[in-house]
Amino acid sequence: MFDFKELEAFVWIVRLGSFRQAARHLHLTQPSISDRIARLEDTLGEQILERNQRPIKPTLRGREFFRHAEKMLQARQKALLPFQPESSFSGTFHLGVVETIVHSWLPAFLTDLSGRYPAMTLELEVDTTTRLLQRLQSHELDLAFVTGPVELEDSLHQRLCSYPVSFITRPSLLESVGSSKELLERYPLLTYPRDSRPFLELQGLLYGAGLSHIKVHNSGSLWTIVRLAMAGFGIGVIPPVICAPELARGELSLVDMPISPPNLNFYSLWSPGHDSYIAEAISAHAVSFDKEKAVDFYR
DNA sequence: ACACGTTGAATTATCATCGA
DNA sequence: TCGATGATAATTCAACGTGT
Repeated sequence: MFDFKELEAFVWIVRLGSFRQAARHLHLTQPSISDRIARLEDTLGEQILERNQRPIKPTLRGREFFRHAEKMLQARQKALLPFQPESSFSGTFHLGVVETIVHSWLPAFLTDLSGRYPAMTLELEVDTTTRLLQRLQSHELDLAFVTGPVELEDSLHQRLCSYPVSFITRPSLLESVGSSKELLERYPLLTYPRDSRPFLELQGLLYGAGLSHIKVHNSGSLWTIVRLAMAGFGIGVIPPVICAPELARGELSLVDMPISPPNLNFYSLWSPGHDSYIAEAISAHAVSFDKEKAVDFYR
């Protein structure tokens, strides 16, 4: 009879499309994965994986078996859960986060998290929503905090928080011109990358207000935008929450403009599966975590 | 308690195959 | 030809059972 290790190898080969990737994911070597599959196929009496194509796909009956294998692994996880206290989780957790969250409540949240999971090792990845979603889909991330709304096949999500986006500039820049309209005409806008939702929304607003000639610079680094705005290079179009200390100290100030970008909504996203219980638990913690207090704490 | 043999699951090294 | 892939053989190692 097959065992759970063989099922796990099979499920990950089907998900990742390769023996080697499954081995990497399970922290094993490729021959050990081959061996597990050989034993499983020996028990079943037939091949359940098509080796002659890339990515590797299950056979017709392999597909049927995959559904059962996932259910069996889920059932095992469910059965073991009452005997595994949350704090005992000792693996590496891959968390993807967009920069806005890094500069707002993430430090406080991670402090809280390391108290809940003292044995857990965190692998943090900071990137754009687009790239984090790709990494989540290829199972390189366990959980991602991204900008929404989110549409990703075979994934679950929970709403985390919402932040307004404002125009932010060096105070002396505003004093040097007569009005915010003039400021807009004379200085470029600095905002999120070109493939991001906030940029596309801003572009739409500018177009709608007859301001499509305004120069917009993009940066994948929000902190770069803050530094450039502080230097007087241009006007940042970012959530004020990420530069609250600079605003409080008067190094930056908010400017009223004829257009107002919509709020940015953030979501927690993961792929459901037999081993996603920690991702679900961490997502739930993130949802209930007092983010407002966390932001204040780091001010 | 210790030595020894067995077993299972992992590793490394290597090979054959395939596609760019 | 070369790099990536899966399969295979040889080897290692830890866990376990058994006999003294």
